Amino acid sequence: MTGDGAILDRLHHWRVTTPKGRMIYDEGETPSGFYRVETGCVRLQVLREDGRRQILVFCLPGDVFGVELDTLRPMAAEAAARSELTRYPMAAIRNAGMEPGGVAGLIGAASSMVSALSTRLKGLAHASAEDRLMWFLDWLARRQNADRLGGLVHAPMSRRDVADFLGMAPETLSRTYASLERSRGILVIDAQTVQLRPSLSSLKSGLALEVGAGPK
Amino acid sequence: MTGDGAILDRLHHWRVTTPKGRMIYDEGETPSGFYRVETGCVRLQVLREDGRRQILVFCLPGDVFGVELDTLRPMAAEAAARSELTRYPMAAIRNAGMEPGGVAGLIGAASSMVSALSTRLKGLAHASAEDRLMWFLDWLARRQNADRLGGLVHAPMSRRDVADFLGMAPETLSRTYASLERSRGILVIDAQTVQLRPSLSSLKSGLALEVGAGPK
DNA sequence: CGTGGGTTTGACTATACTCAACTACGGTGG
DNA sequence: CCACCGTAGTTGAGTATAGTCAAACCCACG
Repeated sequence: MTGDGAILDRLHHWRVTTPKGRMIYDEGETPSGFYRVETGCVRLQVLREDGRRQILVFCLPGDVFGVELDTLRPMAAEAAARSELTRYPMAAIRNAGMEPGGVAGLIGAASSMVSALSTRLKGLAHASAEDRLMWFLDWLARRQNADRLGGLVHAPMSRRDVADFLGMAPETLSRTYASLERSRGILVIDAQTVQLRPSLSSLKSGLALEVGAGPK
Repeated sequence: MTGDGAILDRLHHWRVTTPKGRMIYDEGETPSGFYRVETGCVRLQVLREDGRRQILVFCLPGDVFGVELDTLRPMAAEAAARSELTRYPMAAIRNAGMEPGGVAGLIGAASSMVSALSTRLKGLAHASAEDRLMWFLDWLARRQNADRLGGLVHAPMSRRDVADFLGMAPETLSRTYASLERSRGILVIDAQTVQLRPSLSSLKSGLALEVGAGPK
């Protein structure tokens, strides 16, 4: 999902800024452009028939989303926090094809979305609430180079968003944070911030092992 | 995920046949080609750390899979039944870019995989076992034009596969079939075959409504 | 200073998982 | 041709995890 800088710079593009909560495009629309996140956080989501929301992917700075051709938007995009984006008109794709490397770059962007969704599905299905949350925190920590920040991780999105991302009720998420605090020594600073173990590396390997051991 | 016939025919390609259970490529490999299903069924899956398997997508005749560039294989591909495939070397993608329409076709293939995965995540998370199974049967019925066959649906894959696809234990799947038989009048012929309600259209609208009503 | 969304806590419940035993089928070899 | 084995699927009993409903809380915002 992370963008290929080289090709994108040569395409026609411009900056947009969206406040928290603004919809960027809706599920089912005809795509007219794609985006790159510069600052903030965007959530890609679908609305379930029972009215609940499932967040499929969080896009952080550097991520490219919305590269879709010959399909209606399979999911909606909304700003999960105040964000700055770069917008590229979809027509740019057709021109990009003519340049050497252009195809690779854009198919690459589309493929890495596939990759992100696969990882997602892997983490979501058949895993305990605790495992899912650990997995999310680990993902966030890597993206923010939390090692350098002494293991301090700040989530740019609300807890409700995280709950909808992990496919659990907000109440469960809350309880799970509390449980992690006890069982793993993770410190919850506030609703959006946690302090991971002193050495994140121990968390990483710890994660792989513990998850490997499975529930109970 | 369904392929764009026009462009594919002009690419270099050949036929392969795989027996049931054969691995086509593995998670983490470097992609060297992509495929189109002609007959049979292919499952795209990941192996979870606890040893369990999560099937992300079933590919049926007409579906294109494995269009991935600049990423390692995010999921493995295995034949869920004896299948015939057409294989295209990945190098074909770079050449295709030069042709008008080539880019669009291939990004299209990648996008529709995104689309498929989105639908998947939507159906998987936060839904009762019964809803998930209904959703699966509905998907299968559409793909097979079950209306014309009097609502007879045959699953080309094993029940274990279906369970891993829907993210539930095989025992639960079995019980859920039994429960559908009672509550929805669906007739289970054998482990791989079901007879849907006389008029499938009633099933379709029924599905939307009942799922909309939600659990309890 | 009041209002309201987001978050937390508590009590109860239900859904689906686990373990375990049993059955049915298909292939294999004697 | 029949006995055997192994895989796939079913059924049963008990349990645990996460969902629901309800209420209190707290902070940001107007």
